Amino acid sequence: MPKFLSLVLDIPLKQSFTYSVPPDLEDLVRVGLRVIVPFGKREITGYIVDVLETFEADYQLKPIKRIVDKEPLYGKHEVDLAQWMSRFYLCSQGEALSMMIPGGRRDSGTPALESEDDLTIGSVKDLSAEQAAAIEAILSGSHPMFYLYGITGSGKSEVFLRCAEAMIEKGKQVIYLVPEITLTHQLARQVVNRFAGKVAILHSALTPSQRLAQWKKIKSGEVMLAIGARSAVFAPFENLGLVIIDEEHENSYKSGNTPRYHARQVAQRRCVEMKATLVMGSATPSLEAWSLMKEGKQMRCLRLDNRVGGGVPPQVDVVDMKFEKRTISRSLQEQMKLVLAKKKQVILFLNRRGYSYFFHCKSCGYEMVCPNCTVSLTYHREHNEMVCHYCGYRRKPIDVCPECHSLDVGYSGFGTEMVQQEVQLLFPNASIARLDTDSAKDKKHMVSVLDDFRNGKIDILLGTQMVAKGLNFPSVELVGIVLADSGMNIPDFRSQERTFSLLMQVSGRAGRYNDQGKVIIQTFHPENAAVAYAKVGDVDGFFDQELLMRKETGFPPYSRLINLVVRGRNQEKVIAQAACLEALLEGLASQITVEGAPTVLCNCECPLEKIASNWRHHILVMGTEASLAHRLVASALHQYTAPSGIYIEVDMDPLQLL
DNA sequence: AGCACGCCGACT
DNA sequence: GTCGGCGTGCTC
Repeated sequence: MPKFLSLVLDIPLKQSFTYSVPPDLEDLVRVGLRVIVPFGKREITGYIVDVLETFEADYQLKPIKRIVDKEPLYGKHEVDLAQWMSRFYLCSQGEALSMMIPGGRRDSGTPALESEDDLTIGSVKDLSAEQAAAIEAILSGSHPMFYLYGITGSGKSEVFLRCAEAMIEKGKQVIYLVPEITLTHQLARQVVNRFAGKVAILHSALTPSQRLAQWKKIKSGEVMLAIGARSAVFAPFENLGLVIIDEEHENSYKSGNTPRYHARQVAQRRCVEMKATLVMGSATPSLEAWSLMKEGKQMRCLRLDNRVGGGVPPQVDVVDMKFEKRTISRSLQEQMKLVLAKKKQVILFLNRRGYSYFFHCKSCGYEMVCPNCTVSLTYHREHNEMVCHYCGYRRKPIDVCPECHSLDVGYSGFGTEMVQQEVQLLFPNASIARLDTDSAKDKKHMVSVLDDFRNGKIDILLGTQMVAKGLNFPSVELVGIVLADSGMNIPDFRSQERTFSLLMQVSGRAGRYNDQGKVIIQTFHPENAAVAYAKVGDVDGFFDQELLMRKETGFPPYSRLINLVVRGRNQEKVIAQAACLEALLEGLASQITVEGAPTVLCNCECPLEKIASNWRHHILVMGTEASLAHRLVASALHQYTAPSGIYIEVDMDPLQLL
């Protein structure tokens, strides 16, 4: 009996390809195996998604070259999920499937994480009443989703681990998602120790063959728990009972390249398919999650309001930088002096993610914002213009502050290097280490800096994001946020949410272990909502008012955004094609007569107009009816065929518009 | 996405 | 004269 294979390939072509099978391989082909096939003038990997008995074509089929795997690597579940992803994220099925499946050829027996010698299997801790109630609720399965909403130190991990244990006892499997950085540290080891022998760990440092080995252990049911970053959401368990998403608000759960999937959305889909429970947790939820909690239908909120180890939240002071000359305010300097005198440690935090210049008045703190959107304007050097990247609004920059008529206005932004210099001058005898994205590329350096800090060899740790996330140092008594404003000026409706979330997380680094913790927030905007709510630690208050703001402006979660990036080497062609696609979208949108028709918000150059000699324009589609917006873009892309040299990137529910 | 084919410019 | 830029088209 001749056989034909339906294959999907890791190329952006939204079609499957059919190959014939040479007689000697006929008995071996099955769904779930990778094969090597001739494709044009090259050989590539194909994924078998179907085996056919007959196939008629008006062209000559090519035979497959060879089979890669002995055992199927994936099954119907994975193929279905890839199909769903291709429809949802508007990519090809092959792109989706190859994203989920490890690329290794041969599995390597090298362990993914050395087991610890001192197995610190903590004595059975007593659970707080809140924790016990949360565990009971989750295991009751009364809702498809639960949200563990609790402050730092309230014992979320313990709840997650107990639920995982209970699930595994019932013979169900568990996926535990954590942000990338967490993996190299405490939690991962704790999990590995606690579920000794039953856990697969998937982190970015694995070689493809190690990854394959872990994947096979999951597929075969040899392990019951998979812990890992974003892509661990694809762990091919067949009897999945629970998916845990720790630090749900983390942006790293969204993939940065095609398919730009969000692990939370994929997890939701998998849980519905497999009737599994989804549990997320954070001290600072994403606004999407918050609004789902408020609705309360699909997702039940479980609160952990008390710290298990005791201790009070740190005291938070806000310093208005309008009256300061240096990057370190007098009161921060004073507090640092006090803490260092006690031989305690200081963390200084400066969020330098925003690279775009922002325009502000140095006298009164006025900052130029878009009149149509609640976003800051970005300065465009080429045209000497202030531009809004949401609606395309533009205006000339000014040299007099419209509010206080001061001439002391300008574009500003300073980095960690400058702060380091200044701190060293202020504290010549203190040892200071800097930790940012650049210096962390060298993992050894990062580990040694963190070790030195933990051991007290470093007094002051100055850093970006990475000092804010998850790391706990008992001797830290003071956290200084050098400039809370830097995150506010990213031209994005999410900037408030991000700023608040970050302030809360950084604050959590102070005084986790004693009552002396202090936080100083330096800002030009002490009245800013994110700052004000962070000062008093009012998470509920912030989210409620932010949600109100989003409702007024119509941004997510009250709408769906889809960002289409048109990219190519030829600038004129990019502009022409963006216009063409925009016209197509407008035309289709105008045919929608029902309520909630999507709108094309803008068609303009990306904030980063040119990357790697590629010109980039983006078209932003917004729709109050998520499914209408999705269908609009799907059908527009179906009708549109990009000429060669033009590439379209689809970002469903974008987190950033760079 | 790759990769080949094909057509115009400045170099051994 | 050719090497090589990138615009165009195709891949079961």
